[in-house]
Amino acid sequence: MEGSASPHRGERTSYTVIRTPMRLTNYFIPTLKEIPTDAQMPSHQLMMRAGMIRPLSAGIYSLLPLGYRVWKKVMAVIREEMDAIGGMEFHLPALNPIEIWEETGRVEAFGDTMFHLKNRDYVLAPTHEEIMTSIARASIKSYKDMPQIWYQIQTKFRNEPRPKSGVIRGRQFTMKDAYSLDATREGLDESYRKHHEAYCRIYARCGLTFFVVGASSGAMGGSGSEEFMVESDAGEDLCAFNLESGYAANIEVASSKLPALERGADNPAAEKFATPTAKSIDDLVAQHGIAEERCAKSLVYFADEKPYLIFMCGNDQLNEAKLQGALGAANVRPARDEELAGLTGADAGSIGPINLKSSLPQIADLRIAHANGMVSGANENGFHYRNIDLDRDANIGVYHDLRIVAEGEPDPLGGRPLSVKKAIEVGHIFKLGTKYSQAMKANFLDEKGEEHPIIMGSYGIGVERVVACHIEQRHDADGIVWHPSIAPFHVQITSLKIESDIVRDAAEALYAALEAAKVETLFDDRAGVSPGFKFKDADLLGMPLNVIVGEKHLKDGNVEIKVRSTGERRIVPQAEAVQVCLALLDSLRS
RNA sequence: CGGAGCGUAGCGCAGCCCGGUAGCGCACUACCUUGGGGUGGUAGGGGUCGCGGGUUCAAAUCCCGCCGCUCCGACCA
Repeated sequence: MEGSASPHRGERTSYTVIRTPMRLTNYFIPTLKEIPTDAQMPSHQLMMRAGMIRPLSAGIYSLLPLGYRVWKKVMAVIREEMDAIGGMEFHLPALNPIEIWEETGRVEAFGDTMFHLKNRDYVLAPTHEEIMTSIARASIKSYKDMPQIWYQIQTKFRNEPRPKSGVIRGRQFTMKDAYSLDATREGLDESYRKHHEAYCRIYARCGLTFFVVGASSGAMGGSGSEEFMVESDAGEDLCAFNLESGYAANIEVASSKLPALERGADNPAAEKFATPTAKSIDDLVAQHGIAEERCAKSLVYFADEKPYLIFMCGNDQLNEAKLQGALGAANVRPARDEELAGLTGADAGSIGPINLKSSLPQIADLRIAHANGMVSGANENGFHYRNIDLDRDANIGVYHDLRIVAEGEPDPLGGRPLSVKKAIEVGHIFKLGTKYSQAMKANFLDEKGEEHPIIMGSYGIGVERVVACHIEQRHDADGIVWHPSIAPFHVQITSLKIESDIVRDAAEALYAALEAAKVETLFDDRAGVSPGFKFKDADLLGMPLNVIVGEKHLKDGNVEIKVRSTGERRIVPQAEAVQVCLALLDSLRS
C-alpha cells in the first residue's frame, strides 16, 4: 500500500482475532472448598462454590463468568421459544418516570416494593406493563395491527422486604416478560395458549421437572392465570394437586370437594351458655364436648377498610386470597384486637352472629351453608351460643368457598385425595384483559369503527429461578450435574500430571479437536495441582462430560470419558474421543 | 416491620464469660516432594478485630448507639 492513498484512511485495516482460551489457568472460576455460612439452599451453596455468583448486598449478586454463561444459555432458550411463537424482543428502560406508574395506580399498589430515586421523580421498574402499554397506546390504533407479542429479558428491581435463598428472591433479578396485544377475547385465548406451550418447551429444554397450577391473578389483575412450579422444600408457594386426576392449583385458589354440613331436623332456639375458659375451637371441643365441625368460627376482617364478619367451619383456615376475591376488594386485613371489641362487644374467641354490638355485613364458607345446630360466640367474653341456625340467627348475605384446602381432602375433579407440596414459582402467565389498556387509554378501532381497549396478556419467567431450580433438581454430594442444554461448558478436560509431555500433548490435541468440533470445552490445564483436586473441581463444576487425560490410559493410546450424571466411565482411543463425546452429549440431551 | 443469631486475614472458625503479645485450618508466595479422588514438608506474606462513642493505666473482650449479613415470622406483582 506504500505510496497510494488509502481509501480507508483513519480506519483499522487489520484486526486482532481474539480466541478466548477456556483454560483454567486463565479463566476466572473461583471455586470454594467450604460451604459459605450464608448459603442455606443447595443451589445457593453450589453457585457460590462453583464460582458462578458472588453477593454484593442482600439480594443482589454479581454474575461471574461461569454463572453468566449459564444465564445467557437460559436466555437463549427463552429467546428461541419466544421468537418461535412470533414474539419480538424489546429493550426497555429500567428507569421510569413515576407519572407513568401513577396512571395505573400501581405506585400505591406496589408500595414499598418499588424502588424510588431520591433526587428525581423516577422509579426503578419492577415489571413493564405500563411501559409496553404506553408504546401500544401510541402506535396500535387498529384491530389490523394485532395480534402482537412483545417481550424483553431484562433486570427488574423490587425492594423485597426479605431477600432469601440466594438468587431465588433478590432485589435485582432478570426476568423475561412478554405482553400480548389482541383485539378479541378469542385472540387473547390464542396468545395465552401459545405462551403456555412455549413455556412448557422452555422448562423442558432447560431440564426442569415442573408442573402447572391454576393461580390467583393477585394484584396484577385480570382473569385466568397459571403458574409454572418446581417442587422444592425451599418453595414459598403451596400447591394442591392430585396426579391421577390432573388437578393442580396454587393453595390460594385450590378448592376441595369436602361436603357441606347436613342440616339437623331438630332446630331448637339458640341458647346462651357459659364458657369462661374457652378461647378457641379446640377449647370448646375439649371442655364442652362439641363436635369441631359444629363450631362456627367467627372472624372480623377489613376489606378495603370496611369491616366484615366471617364464619368458617371449625378450625378451617380462612384463605385471604379467596376472601379478597369474594368481596371484590383490593386489600383485606384481619381486624386489630382493639377494633374487635368496638365492633362486636367481645374479644377474639367470643365473637358470633347473635347480639352484635354493631351491624356487620356477614359472609360464610360454603361448608357451613345454611347449617343449624351450630356453636358460636355470644359477643360477650366468657359466653357462647349453641343451637345457632345460620339462616335464622345470622344475617349471611352470601356463601363462598373461603377455606384453605388441606392435605388429604378430596380433589374437586374426582374426589381423590389432594397432596399439598411446597414449590418455587418459575413462571406465571396471565390473561390481563383490559386492566392496563383501560387505565392508560390504549384503545383501537374495530371493524365497525368502534373504540375498545386493547386486550392484553402478561407472561413472566424468572431467569435466576430457572438456574437455581435446575441446580436444586440436578446436583449430588459432589456438586452440580448440568443438563447439556444450559451447562456452561459441555466438556471439561482433566489433565493429570500435565507436567508430563505425553499428557500435555494429548490434552492440547484433544482440546483443539473438541473446539474444532464446536464442543464447548473447559480445559483444566493447571500444573502442580493434584489429581484429586482436579477431580473434585470437575465434579463441583458439573460439566456433562469429563475427559480425563492421564498417563495411565495414554500408555495404551486411550483417554477416559466420565459421564457426570451417571458416573459411567468409558475408555476410548484418543482419536475417537471427540466422536464419543458428541454421541454421549446427543444422548444426554434427549 | 416483629423475633433470634452472627460480624476477628480471601474462605471457615477459635479467642470475648474472667480486659493486658491477635490465633488456628484452608487458600496465597517461594522451594522441595507427590502424581488416578481436595499429596507431604520447610520458610514466608497478609488483620483499622463491622462503624462511632463511652468506661479504664489498658478494650477484639465491658457499656451505649448505629450499620451490615443470615435465619424464623409478617409481606411477596
